[in-house]
Amino acid sequence: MTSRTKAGRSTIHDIAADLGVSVSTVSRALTPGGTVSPETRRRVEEAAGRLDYRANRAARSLSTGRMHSIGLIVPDLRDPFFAEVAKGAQMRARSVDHTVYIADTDRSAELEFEAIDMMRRDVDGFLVCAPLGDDEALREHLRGTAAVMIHRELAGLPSVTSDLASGIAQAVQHLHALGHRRIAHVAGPDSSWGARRRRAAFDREVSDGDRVLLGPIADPFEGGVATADALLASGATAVIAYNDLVALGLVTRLRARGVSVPDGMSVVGFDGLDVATLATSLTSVAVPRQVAARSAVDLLLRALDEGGEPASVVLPTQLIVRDSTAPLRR
Amino acid sequence: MTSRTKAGRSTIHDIAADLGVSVSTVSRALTPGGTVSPETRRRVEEAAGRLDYRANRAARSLSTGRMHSIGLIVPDLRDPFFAEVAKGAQMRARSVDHTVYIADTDRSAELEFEAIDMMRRDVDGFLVCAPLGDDEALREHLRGTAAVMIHRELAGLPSVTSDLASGIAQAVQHLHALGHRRIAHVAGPDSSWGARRRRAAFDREVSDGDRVLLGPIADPFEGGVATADALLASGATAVIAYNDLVALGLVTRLRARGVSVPDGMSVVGFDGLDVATLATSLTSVAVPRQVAARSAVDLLLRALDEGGEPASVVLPTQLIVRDSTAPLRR
DNA sequence: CTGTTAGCGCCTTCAG
DNA sequence: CTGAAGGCGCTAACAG
Repeated sequence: MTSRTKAGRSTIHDIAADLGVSVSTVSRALTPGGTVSPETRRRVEEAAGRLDYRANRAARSLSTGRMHSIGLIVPDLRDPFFAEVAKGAQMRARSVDHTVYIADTDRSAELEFEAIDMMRRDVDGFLVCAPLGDDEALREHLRGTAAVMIHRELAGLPSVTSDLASGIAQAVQHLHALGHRRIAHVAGPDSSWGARRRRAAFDREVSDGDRVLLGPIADPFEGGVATADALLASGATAVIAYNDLVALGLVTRLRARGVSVPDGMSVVGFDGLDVATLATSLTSVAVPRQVAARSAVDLLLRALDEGGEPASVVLPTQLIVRDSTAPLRR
Repeated sequence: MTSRTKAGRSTIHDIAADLGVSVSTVSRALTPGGTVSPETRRRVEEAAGRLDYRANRAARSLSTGRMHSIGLIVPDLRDPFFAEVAKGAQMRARSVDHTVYIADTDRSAELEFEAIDMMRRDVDGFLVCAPLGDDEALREHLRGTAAVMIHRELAGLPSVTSDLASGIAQAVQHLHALGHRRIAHVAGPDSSWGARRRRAAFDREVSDGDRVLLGPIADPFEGGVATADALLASGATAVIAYNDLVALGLVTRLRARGVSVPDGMSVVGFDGLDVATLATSLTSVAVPRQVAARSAVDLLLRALDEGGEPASVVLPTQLIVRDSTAPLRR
């Protein structure tokens, strides 16, 4: 039997033997705060490199209790919004030697809870993207585990959100500046935290007489398609959609009806997805995703290390003006 | 000190104590092939449920050497193609009690290798989505670790690919049936395995005189936009794009030039992405993604368990006819 | 500053 | 069929 495990990987024992020191010395030399002589550390590092040593996470976790990994709960990876969150979280985590377990819950609150229960033991904490689902149940399943909410607030838990109210305000001001008065909003599902926030902001920014409220829709793109006719009938000259997919649905149906965008109708999306610029150059409110995910990772790790108060972060949103909005023609 | 670890989780010791049996009995009862009396197993399972027991993966891994997790290498999670692969892999893995570590390599071959080296020790094997990158280097970094390639063949390794040649053939036949003769192909990067395959199939399916080859392009959407004018100048009446994003770029520029799609130009995409149907109802060759990922997971686990010969799978592709292709007008 | 000694939670011989 | 014992690779007191 050789002194190496399968896959040709060596352990601290190999390094210790190679150098004629004890394994604990090696362990300390390899630990950031370890108290060893500079010379020893140098030799250990040299040997580690030479022997292609790589720490066994399982062993480390077992002994320290820290798994060096975090769980990411997302409703649907196919949605570019969440794909970017996943990308950001994963990259940031890797840069600080953590891995992320992604659980795609397929837009089911059931699976969401199940995934949390399943992974709880194998991660140090959670990043939760769960726009839907009941507050109480969610809090209950998260009890006893560190967690930070992304794009949703949940009392008592740290969160990273974006300034949706400002985003809506920017959109409304943009439309007002273009001369539009009667403005519609196609609302997202009431069960969504973000949809409620956008809608509330819209109610605040547009005065009663000018305000047209449509929706709520369920499926984004098809919901947009299905709402376009009501939009035309409403007399609004501009619309702010719940998100970019809804906006694309609206644009598709409007054009099919022979209504030009932006000349016949100004359309503002929300999220700032790349796909929204692909075939349709959509004016949209950009919502940070990778940055949000990175911040969430940092927040979580800080909470784990220092155990401070749950801090929350609100990231700015930014209106991106493209070709789907134009001055009101009279 | 209580008998439970943090996060309120119990161990097999708790179950053993609760039942007055030994930990090894509990361990066996909880192991599929374990040899215990049916009665004992029943009691153990009851207690496990009652005490909310959940096995500690780190401990299990340390003792068995199996990590119960697999690494997924993808170039970019933002690309809906890979997001779906990730989703499929993750869901299938979870259903067989495995987790997947996703490494987004940000389209860098460097990061690809780095990620493999980094994770090698913490996973049982890899699922590799690496269309780019050198064969030899990739094989070298994968040496000694189980791996299955997705959407790329690499001699000596099992793979899950799709029948790109058939997809191209279907597209060409469709266009021929519509009366088109002069057909163009906008090729993807030569460094991409899939791009080379599509192009070779195109060369085979379209006779020399009728064939127009454009590209290769680098950035998909912008590449499509940039190639549209050459397409028009080529005299082709139909085009098969490297992928859907390229097709969308083409359509965007064509329309800007005042050329109607499909009346002035028939456009076929490749991949069958949802985004392609959003604003543009694009005819496209659907390439399986979630299914491919699921198969890859199965292949990997089977190889790990049985260590058989590296089997490979080729999944079918299917032309989806929508509104971007029409009969040739003469 | 370094070596020795105990585990972390689980699986796996080996006896009984 | 079940219990006792040892070890997976690493970290964390505790002595020296």
